Amino acid sequence: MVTARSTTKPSARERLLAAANELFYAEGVQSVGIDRVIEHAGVAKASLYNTFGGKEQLIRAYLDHRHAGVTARLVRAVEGRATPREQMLAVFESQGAQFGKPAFHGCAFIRASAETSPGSLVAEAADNYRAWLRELFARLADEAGAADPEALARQLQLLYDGATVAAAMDHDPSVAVASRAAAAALIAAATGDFGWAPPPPAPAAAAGPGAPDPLPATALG
Amino acid sequence: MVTARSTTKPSARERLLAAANELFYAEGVQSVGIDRVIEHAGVAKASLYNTFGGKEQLIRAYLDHRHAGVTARLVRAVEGRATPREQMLAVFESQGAQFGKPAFHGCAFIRASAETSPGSLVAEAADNYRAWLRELFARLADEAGAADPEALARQLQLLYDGATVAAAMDHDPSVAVASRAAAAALIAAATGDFGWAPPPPAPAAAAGPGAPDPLPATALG
DNA sequence: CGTAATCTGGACAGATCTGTCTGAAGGGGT
DNA sequence: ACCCCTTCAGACAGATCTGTCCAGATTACG
Repeated sequence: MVTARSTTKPSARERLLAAANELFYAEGVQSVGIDRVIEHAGVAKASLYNTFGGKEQLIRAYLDHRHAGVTARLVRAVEGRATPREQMLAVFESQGAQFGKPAFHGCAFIRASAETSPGSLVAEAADNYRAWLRELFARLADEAGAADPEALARQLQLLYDGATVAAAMDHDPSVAVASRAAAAALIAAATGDFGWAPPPPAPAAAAGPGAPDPLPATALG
Repeated sequence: MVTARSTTKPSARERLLAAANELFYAEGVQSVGIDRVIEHAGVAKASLYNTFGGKEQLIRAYLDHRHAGVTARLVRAVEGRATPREQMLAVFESQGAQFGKPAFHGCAFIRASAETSPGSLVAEAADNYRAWLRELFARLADEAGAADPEALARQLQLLYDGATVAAAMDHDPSVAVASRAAAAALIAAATGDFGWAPPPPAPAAAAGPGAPDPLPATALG
């Protein structure tokens, strides 16, 4: 009822969402006008207002669509790893793989939030996205045996946010290696799987026979 | 010839810069129109165009003004500490102290860049700012004896960027404690220096009447 | 085939924004 | 007093944007 058959021409709603995804993400939700969206989608203006109700709702639908896409990609990346620690790193690797793509323009939620006033539908969508990612990090941090899973989750989200911002603003995909290395160091510090003890000047060798595998913090490049 | 005495009435240029700083930072450089800026500054529209040439140049001047302010604040914070490690942490503490202020709305350069197309004067100002901060981190990392100062500097900048984004989007000043702790862990991992005392004074009092944690009604818990 | 829903193309209104221009007021230096 | 420069107040043009509306074309489906 809400979607058309895949064999026929995509419905006006789907074409509008696809056009909004391209234009809003590439140029910003405020800079792109309604006329350009409907022209790029090949639909009439009335279809947009009949389907979504207005520009703000279209932006919200665009962000929700992106939320679903990122969620699916990260879930897929996490499912491919065995241990919670590797799953956390897989999140950063999946993120880092986006940096090199030509269509990468940073985090859609950060960008859209910077363009709109707080309390809008945009902020709501951004809150949903951020809460989902934080809960993913918190669950993995808990499974990894972190002393304070919430604290580690928050630290990892700081890194995640900073990585998108830096990669977009500096046009530098190599941010991925820095963020992954930093994530590995933070995970190590929070789970104590290699030498992290405040007072003693213990050297690096803390990985005993029963300890989890020590990993090179400089993998991925 | 370009500035007036501080005892007399501020010049049109200064009043315009002050108004731009308030309005652009609080509501975004695109959302705020020229008319609101000149009304808030109490100057004529012709004065704006005679002084700056156009809106884009005013935005650029606003960002340069902010760049100078942040630079001065961070330099002051760094000068108050003795060791390079403490100086790096002082950067995060100075940043974290901003999170609780009611006028805090995230990083002006990130916000402005999200609102404008790349290659503009805004991107230029943002590049200058980011390069300055990165060199500060790199210098301190080198003095701290990091094995790879550039790598540590980049990691710290990721944290710095992520902290502003998270503090602004989540309306949560307690991000400051997470970013400082993460910075300390990254510094320790990169320098092998785990020098620690009891937890130093908290950078920001998280007590804010209007900043509760948002409780997002997210699916997929 | 016929009906009902959907989509289309475009005109239109109302608002807003940037930038220009005019004409006058004010203030400091010589 | 005179001159020069800055500033003020606001009208105005030109463009753009959101949202509404309408009559005709198209499509789905019984």
